[in-house]
Parts: sequence; C-alpha cells; structure tokens
Amino acid sequence: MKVTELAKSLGTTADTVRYYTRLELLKPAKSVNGYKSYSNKEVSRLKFILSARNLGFSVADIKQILNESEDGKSACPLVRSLIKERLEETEKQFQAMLALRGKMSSALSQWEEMEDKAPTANMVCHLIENFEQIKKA
Amino acid sequence: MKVTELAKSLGTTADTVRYYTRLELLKPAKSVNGYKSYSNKEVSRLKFILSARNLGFSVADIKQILNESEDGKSACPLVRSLIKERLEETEKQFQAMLALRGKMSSALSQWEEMEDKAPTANMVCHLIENFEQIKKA
DNA sequence: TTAGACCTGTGTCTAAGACACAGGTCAAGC
DNA sequence: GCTTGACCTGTGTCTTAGACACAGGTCTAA
Repeated sequence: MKVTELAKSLGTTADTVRYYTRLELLKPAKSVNGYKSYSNKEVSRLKFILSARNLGFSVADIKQILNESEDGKSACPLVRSLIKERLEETEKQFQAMLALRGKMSSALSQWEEMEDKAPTANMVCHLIENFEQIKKA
Repeated sequence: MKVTELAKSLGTTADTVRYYTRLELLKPAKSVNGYKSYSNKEVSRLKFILSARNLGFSVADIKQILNESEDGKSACPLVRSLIKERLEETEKQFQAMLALRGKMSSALSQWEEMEDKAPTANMVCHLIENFEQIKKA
C-alpha cells in the first residue's frame, strides 16, 4: 500500500500519514523504487492512532502508548492517566474559549453602534482601547 | 526603557516584547551598548497590542491594524471585520472543544470501570479501540 | 579591579500537520 | 520502443506566539 492509498482508506491525508511515519509511529517497508510500502499491520496501527487522536491524545502520548504495548505491557493504566491530564487541559482551554467568546461577541455588538474614529497620537483604535466588558451580574 | 522594564510595567514578559519587536510592531531605538531602548510611544503601542491580543486578535491582525492607523486612516472598519472573522473561528473551536470535552469525560468514566488488558497482535488498547460514545438522547 | 548577579540579543524549539517542489512512476498514444 | 502528461513521491520548509538556551555584555559592591 502506498501512502495515499492508506490515507484515503482511513479518511485522512497523505501528509498526516507521512508525519506519523517521520515520527516512526508507522514503520513501512521500502519499495524498490524508494516509495514507502504500508502493510496491513500499519493499517490497523494507523486506525488506532486516528482513534486516539480523536479522543484528544497528543501524538507524543500515542507514541508512549505504542511503545508500552510493543513491550507487551498493558497500556491501559497509562491511557487512563494520560486522558486525565488531557481532559484537565481541555477543560482549561474550554473555559478560556468560553470567556473569550463572550468578550468577543460583547465587543462586536458594542462596536456595531459606535462610530469610526481616526487615530490620534496616543490612540490607535478607540473601539479596542476603550473596550470594557460588562461583567455578568 | 529596557526590554524587561517595559515588559514588567505592562505585566508581560521580555520574550513577548522581543517577539513584537522582531515583527516590527515595536520599533525601539538602539542604545549605544546595542540594547533596545523603548520610548513612551512604544509603551502605549504595547498597551494597545496587549489589549487587542486579549480580545482575540492575532498578531498579524494587529500588524494590519497598526499599519492602517499609521497611514492616518481609521482602523475601525478593519477592526470590526477582523473580529467578526475571529469570533467565527472561536465559535468553531469552542464547539469542537465542547464536543471533545464530552467525549473525553465520557471515556474517562467508562474506563475507570474497565479492566486492563494486555495488547494483542491487532489490538493496542481495548479502552481506546472499543470506545464508542453514548450519544446524547 | 574583580567577582558575581543580572541582563541582553540572537537563534532555536515547540504541535500537528499543510504546502511547495524537484523529480520519479505509470498508463495511453504513437 | 518511445514519449507525453497526469499523478504521485519523499524531503524540506512554513505556520503561531512566544518560551527557552546561551554566549557574552553591564553594573553594582567589595
């Protein structure tokens, strides 16, 4: 299987497959012509990687998990501990995005009723510089 | 004013100031000793940059805005149009994070009751590979 | 004058691929 | 057999917004 075949068969891009290959998450054989040749084992490996990515694991996490399982050990404890970490991060980012979204949408609606002003020596844009979010009561 | 003085006075890091300087958002004079010397104008410029970053503008956005205002034009129309774009992106990312958070927390609670399994030839980790989110009713 | 503490600019690194590009492959047509 | 063109390949570079490493400069106290 060539890189694009593999990618399409699992609904991803050739660049993504190449990326994982570069990091040695996938270890294709070399064809005579220098092209990389992916076996069925790589297919299921890639399937695993994509599932894990979809669940929020980083590529580095996945590398760890694969290493563990290649040693014959159960990766389950590692997997549980990693997802706990990632979930905490996701929660933080989520809260940050929530706040940002509120700020932005508040700014947008305020600004639509405000007039344009030319810049002055100490003011680039009054919309931004005078913005203060109305705190939730 | 030296880079760290400026940074601390506005609650940011020297690296951030250096970054903006590299991109020529700030244009300090050169001291005799080669150190960068920031004037009061740079202070208010940096203040503006930090406000805009805080509202979700990218550094490239801010560069555009500053350029516009340096030409004496009002940056307000640009600012409104940029924040509309950024808000849409933020909304998308927010929804993605919301979904991801749900998936992850669902996975975590499922997995806590599941046993460890050793890897097999076609299974790296059954937790991940057998995970299916229970769709919201 | 010298020691040490602190500060500086420059260069490199990060995540997870996307993109550019020079060259190779392969089937169709002659 | 040869050639054309379409498509594919691997490698290298680029992206964000800074953080970090580091060699060397500055500055204060002794």
